[in-house]
Amino acid sequence: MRELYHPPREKLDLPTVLHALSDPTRLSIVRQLAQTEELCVGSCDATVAKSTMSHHLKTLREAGVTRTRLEGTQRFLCVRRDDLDARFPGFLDALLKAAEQSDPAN
Amino acid sequence: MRELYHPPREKLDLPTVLHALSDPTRLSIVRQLAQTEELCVGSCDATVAKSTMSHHLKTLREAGVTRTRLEGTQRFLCVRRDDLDARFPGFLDALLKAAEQSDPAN
DNA sequence: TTTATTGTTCTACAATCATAGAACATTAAA
DNA sequence: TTTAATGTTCTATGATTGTAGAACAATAAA
Repeated sequence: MRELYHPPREKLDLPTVLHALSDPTRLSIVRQLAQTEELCVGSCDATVAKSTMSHHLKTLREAGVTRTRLEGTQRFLCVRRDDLDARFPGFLDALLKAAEQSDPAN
Repeated sequence: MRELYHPPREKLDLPTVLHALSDPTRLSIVRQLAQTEELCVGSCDATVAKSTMSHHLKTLREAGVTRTRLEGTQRFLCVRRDDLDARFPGFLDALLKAAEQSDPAN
């Protein structure tokens, strides 16, 4: 794989983003990413198989929630804060706060 | 049907709420409800069959997003603003704003 | 009491989804 | 060049989902 598809900011679709975030595993990943600048795929904490993780990361990326950067054999992830804030102002922060209040552990 | 189930405030679950809102038809219904105090089921604007509408309304109600009140043969819906704001502060407003900016028409 | 209104439930179905094992691709290290 | 590390893609499977027609339930109106 040479290039990874990332939808442009203007194409971010709210229902698609909501669906991507509605899975507990994916929501947890996004919360982890939100706490750091970048995270290696292998460093994401989740109790699923590698192939399942890969599927979730693809869902998040194609929804425009995350960005994946290739570096050697590793892939680094981050939340597309700027794009999400531009397209859906205040939404990401409210979501993270809601997740925090809802489940402080994760 | 005598009584309708509504999950208590403390049981509202973020992924479940996000999933309920991730369907375009349901998101549209919530936006309509947010613009008024209450809405009769039959007054909800959507291009789906009655049985499909009923299914969506059940999904929203069981996720804790809406409340349904029985009155004669009609059912009146409203968004559970207080409960949602208490459980997920700022989330509903951010969502509605995001939906508005994303799709001003609906 | 019969009829109309409102909306749900039942049933069915095609589509999507989360899951994971196995094989594979790519790059780095030995 | 071989081996190890990282993660994706392929394939399969059981579960959930959105859809709608048909039958039904409950209330109101004639």
